[in-house]
Amino acid sequence: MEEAVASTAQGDLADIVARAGAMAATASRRPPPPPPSPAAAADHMSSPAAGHQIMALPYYDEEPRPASIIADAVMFEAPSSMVVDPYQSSSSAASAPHHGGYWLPPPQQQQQQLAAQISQHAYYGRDVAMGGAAASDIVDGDEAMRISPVTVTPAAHQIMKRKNEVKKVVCIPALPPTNSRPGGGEVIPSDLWAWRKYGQKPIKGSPYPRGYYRCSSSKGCMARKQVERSRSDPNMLVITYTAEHNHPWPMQRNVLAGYSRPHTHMSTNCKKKNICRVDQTSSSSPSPMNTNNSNHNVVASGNLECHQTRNMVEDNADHQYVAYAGMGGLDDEVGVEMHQPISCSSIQPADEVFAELEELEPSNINPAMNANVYSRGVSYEWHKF
DNA sequence: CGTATTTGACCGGCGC
DNA sequence: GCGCCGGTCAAATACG
Repeated sequence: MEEAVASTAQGDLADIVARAGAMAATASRRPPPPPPSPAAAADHMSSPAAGHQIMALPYYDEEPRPASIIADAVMFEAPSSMVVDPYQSSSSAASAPHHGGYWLPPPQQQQQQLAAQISQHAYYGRDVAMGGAAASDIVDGDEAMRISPVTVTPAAHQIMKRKNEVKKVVCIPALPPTNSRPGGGEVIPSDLWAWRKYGQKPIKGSPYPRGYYRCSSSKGCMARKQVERSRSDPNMLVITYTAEHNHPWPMQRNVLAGYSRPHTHMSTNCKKKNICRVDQTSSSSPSPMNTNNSNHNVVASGNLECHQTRNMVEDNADHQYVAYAGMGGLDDEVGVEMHQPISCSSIQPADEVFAELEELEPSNINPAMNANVYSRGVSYEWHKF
């Protein structure tokens, strides 16, 4: 009983995000993707408390988006004084650099458009509201998801006071929780920044621990992220980004970024077969269009692979997209690689994926797509060893 | 040997 | 002031 109360009070953020993410993910899997109008999206978030209303992302481009580039990610951003839409392609929010944070310079309008495509089901809000809203505030159906300041719980209020900093919450599908991983470590999709885990704590009311990561690319970088599995939906991974990267893309790739080393059986596989790499080194430059870099570092983490696999969706064309949406600080890295079709109607075993990847050569990637493929400094490359 | 993870200890904010 | 809790530190450990 007491546990349940605590759970409701403190797990709200993760749960809310996870639930919203589950809704978005569910919606995104429905073919065709019903383009939720801003109003429709707002239906999930309306609130009498306009000041704390979670805003739904509108569509930023008028072109129909292929269902394939919908990442199962739901994002919330938390600055009470700065609600910025990093996906917005034409607004001042996108063009204006974030204060204190590293923001990729143009040309990235197309990247942002691409990101907007991926963020089709993304929502924005404030961590304040997120933290304050009980899980029951989010309801399914036509009922609006109301986040009212009146409903802010003491626990959330505590968080509000304690952390008056920008937070961004991302909810992504995750592999089912497993006990096979020591320490309850999560398989976290790489978000292309180099993260180093510095702590893990059990969270009261949640059966799943919360992992604490800091940016390992730059010593002075204050970027942090917390990763925890939603207790209400264990299939959803809630990643909370705190602070901002004060540097360009990592100069040195964190090979193990995003997952725990004990899980390196995947990386071992990667060494034997083709590897999908998310090349941070190549994107260390603010220019995301570096596609011919020769600096190839392996990053093919199993988690990344799995995440990508989950996001593989066939579009109407003869291609598939591997879409991945991640974030670092305020920069929402979104990488989408278009490659030759891979039969993937469901999650594949790692070996199968790699076996199929073996068929891929970098030359097979349509160079014309590179402009969009290597979006926001994220480059996916296939390399054979 | 260098680097990353694990994990218990520690610290600070907050409520009571 | 005390206890709870979340976040961080740092030594120990593991891995390549």
